[in-house]
Amino acid sequence: MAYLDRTSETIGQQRVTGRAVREVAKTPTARVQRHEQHHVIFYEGDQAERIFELQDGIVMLYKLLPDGRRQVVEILNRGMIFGTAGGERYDCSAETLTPVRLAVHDRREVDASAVLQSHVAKCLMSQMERLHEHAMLLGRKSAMERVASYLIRMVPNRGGEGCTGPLSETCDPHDLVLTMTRQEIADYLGLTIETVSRVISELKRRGVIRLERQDRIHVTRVCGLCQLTGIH
Amino acid sequence: MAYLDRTSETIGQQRVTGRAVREVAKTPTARVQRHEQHHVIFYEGDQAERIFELQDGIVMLYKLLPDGRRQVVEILNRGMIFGTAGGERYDCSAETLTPVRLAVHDRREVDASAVLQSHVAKCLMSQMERLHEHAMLLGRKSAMERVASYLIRMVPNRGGEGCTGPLSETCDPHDLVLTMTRQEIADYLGLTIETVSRVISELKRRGVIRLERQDRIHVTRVCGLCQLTGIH
DNA sequence: CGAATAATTGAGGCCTATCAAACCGCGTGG
DNA sequence: CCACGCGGTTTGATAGGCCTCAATTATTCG
Repeated sequence: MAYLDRTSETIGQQRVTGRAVREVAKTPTARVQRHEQHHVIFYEGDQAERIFELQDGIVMLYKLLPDGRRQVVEILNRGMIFGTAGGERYDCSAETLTPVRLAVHDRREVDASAVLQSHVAKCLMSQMERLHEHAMLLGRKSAMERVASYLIRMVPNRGGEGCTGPLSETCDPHDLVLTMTRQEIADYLGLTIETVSRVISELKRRGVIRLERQDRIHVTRVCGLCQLTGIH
Repeated sequence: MAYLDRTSETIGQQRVTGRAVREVAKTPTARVQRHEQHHVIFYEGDQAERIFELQDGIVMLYKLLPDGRRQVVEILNRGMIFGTAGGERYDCSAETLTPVRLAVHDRREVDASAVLQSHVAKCLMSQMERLHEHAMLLGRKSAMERVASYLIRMVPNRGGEGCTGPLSETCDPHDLVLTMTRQEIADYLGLTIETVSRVISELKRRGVIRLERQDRIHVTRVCGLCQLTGIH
């Protein structure tokens, strides 16, 4: 998976991977922001003046079409970077899915600091892999495979290449909590809310999962779920 | 669009955007590679030891599922970076669509060089925007919108936000050459080869395009095409 | 406890995939 | 020169998966 070996170093701490870099950034002490759940951090089209590092919580990035269709393009968790922009403006909106804590950097500050740029590069490489994986999901997977892939991602040590299949010990049942509504999941997976719901019901019917509550899922057969993702 | 303001600086030239960075990379003179059309530069799963910058030509990155389904995740052109990896191995394969010239860097070389990292970060930010755009295409657009979006990308100054619509002067007819086969286009757009073909035929029928040859398209009505992309 | 919101379920239709066949351009060789 | 074969493309018929619209049920919260 994408976020395996990213050490959870924060920008503020100024740790550097690889060879030491003599140049030290001027004002590396990032401002810290906190936001409640369902708070929009910035909108698509806003002037891209800041770059954010997610210290805690979950953030989603999404894009809209003029007619209202929405695509959630990234789900970010601890340690990931967002607010990077190729041009002048943000290409997507950023909204919190949980309460979050952010490290905020001015864009110019990042441009000027080799340490920050290095850190950003590292993070972006990992995030790019997740985007590739997600392109595969959106372009080539069935609804069942998409939902299974989505769920398995929340089971630690599962869903990746290293997933050794049924022989592994990690096939135990597992509980997980959904931080996204059906609508948000649908917009992430390129499906409709109804299809997501139907697939979840089908998974229940097959005995792969059990719903404790709408947002609490007990995965009875982790391996069964894994085999539905299309990657085995 | 993603690749508007990327200056076409190459890594080897050692130019730095933003504030000057005192630290100079040790061996910034990249090795140069050339490859023919349809040559695989690396495979998904290979040890990720090198990072590439595309100096000339076109490269595609793709992922495969065990059952053979393929998703082309990126189409790269001049100035773009690939071969970046979050982990030990490449998450996708890289194949040339035309003859190409590459600047090749050892991964450790990049890790050690602030200048290179900075350059990589810049490029990745732009490429990430393209991936977001593509996620929208794959998740939310119809076949017609996908093909129209694909074609309009090859018309300079079109398809982006700044596309001012029919009032603009740039509505002239335009010729373009496809570097991808129908199969590659289909795998990029998350469609089948038949659907791509049918949509192209439909565009012919509507008088939006004309096929000079299978890989040469004359866009009769650029604005008409633009309006079919879903972004207007 | 009841209203508002979110999720599920059902019926039907559309869009795209699938399977199959025809077509086209092009190089080869009789 | 033209038949031939080959790979890629187009077109057709059909089926199926997911979307749409609508109604019902569950959940949340005042």
